[in-house]
Amino acid sequence: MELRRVSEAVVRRLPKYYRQLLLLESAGVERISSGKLAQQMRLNASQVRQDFNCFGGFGQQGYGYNVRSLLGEIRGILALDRPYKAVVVGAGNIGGALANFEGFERESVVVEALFDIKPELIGTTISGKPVLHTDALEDYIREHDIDIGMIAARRSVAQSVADRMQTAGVQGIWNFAPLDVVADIPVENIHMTDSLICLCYKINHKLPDNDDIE
Amino acid sequence: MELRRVSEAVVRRLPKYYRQLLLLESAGVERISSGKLAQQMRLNASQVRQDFNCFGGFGQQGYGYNVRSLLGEIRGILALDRPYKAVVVGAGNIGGALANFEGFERESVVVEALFDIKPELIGTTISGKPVLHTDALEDYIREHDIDIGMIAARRSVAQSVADRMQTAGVQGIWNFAPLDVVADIPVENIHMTDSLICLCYKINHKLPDNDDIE
DNA sequence: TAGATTGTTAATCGATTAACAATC
DNA sequence: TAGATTGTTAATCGATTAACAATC
Repeated sequence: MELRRVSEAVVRRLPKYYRQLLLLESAGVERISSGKLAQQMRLNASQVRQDFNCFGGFGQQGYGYNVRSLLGEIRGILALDRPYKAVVVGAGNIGGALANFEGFERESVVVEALFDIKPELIGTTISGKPVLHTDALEDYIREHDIDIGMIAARRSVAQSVADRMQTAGVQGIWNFAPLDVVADIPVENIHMTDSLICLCYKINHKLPDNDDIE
Repeated sequence: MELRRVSEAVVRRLPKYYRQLLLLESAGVERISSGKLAQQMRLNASQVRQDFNCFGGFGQQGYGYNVRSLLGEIRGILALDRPYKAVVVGAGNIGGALANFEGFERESVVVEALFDIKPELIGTTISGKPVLHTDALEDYIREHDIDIGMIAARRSVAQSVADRMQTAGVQGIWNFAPLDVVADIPVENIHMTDSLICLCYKINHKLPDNDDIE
């Protein structure tokens, strides 16, 4: 059970293992082998075992992995066994979608409030969450021990919002503005448009379809 | 000018080059070297040249790359020099955000209509786009020559929506439902929750910060 | 026990980076 | 021309896959 360095590629696969194990558990599956799991996820069995062994030996020779206990281990590794409080800056379309994005509850991330500067929005609620003036951002983060700052604001203000969030003490930033914000805390920049652009590329550069290899 | 296979990693970088070149052009920059561009994008100069040379020799020894012409080349490679018509299935929060997602216009992707099954939504408009009953999906796609199908529907119906879109003739699918839909046409599955989960992981597994290497 | 499957080392593969002749 | 920078080949690095002894 020697722990090795966890590469970004491994980290990116962890949520996918988590999702698949959730499905297996709710389907009542008790145990699974690396081979079966790999098949279901279109991965390689060695890769699955390598990935898990970054964190410890969760399996048993001749048996495989117990779904429930593996799920628990991965939930712990992903730190989804504790709650997170979040705020959203930018109460437009994306901010509104974030405010009640389904799946947040399950992952224990709860949006507590939204922030905007438009007078007509302030004082309203979105999905039951209050919309406050962005001037109150730092105070709110400090007073409510906010863990995660979500940015759904315009590109031009995104970096300064990130700076303010970090200063006020959030532990991570989830950014949807179309530029990479930088911070000394963990940041996930989501570039939805990049994915759409890749789709356009693929539409116009069709490759021989090797999806149906069995 | 020998063309090599274009890996997925290269395709994923193309939108980032495109964005950076847009910035440079609007800043009035006329030419750029692979070294400068790499520095700005936190890439390696060799990588930049390798990437571009997947598609042809766009540079000039001793000079570098002309920003405007390189931008044009990449726009062409990404096939952003033609319009795309799109529909959105699911007129909830995410669907609403997609209906007027900023950046679509610039990338020439225009949402023409949304589809839902909720009676109270049908006949309304969202961001000026009509909301129609999902029963009319196939006919609409055929009659309006829709290129891209966007899925912002519940997980349980996402795959069948994808099947119907494909049958009706869309060329690509942009899926936001929390499962991978499969099709014989290009598909981009966006798992926003996966990114949030990775953020939780990183918050709880802080690594020595090597962001400030200069 | 025999069969199955892990954990882990070794081999392979592909992507990134370095080097440098070509050339503007 | 001299300096700069590309295009491209070679070297390195890291991730994926294969192999197999350990062991349940």
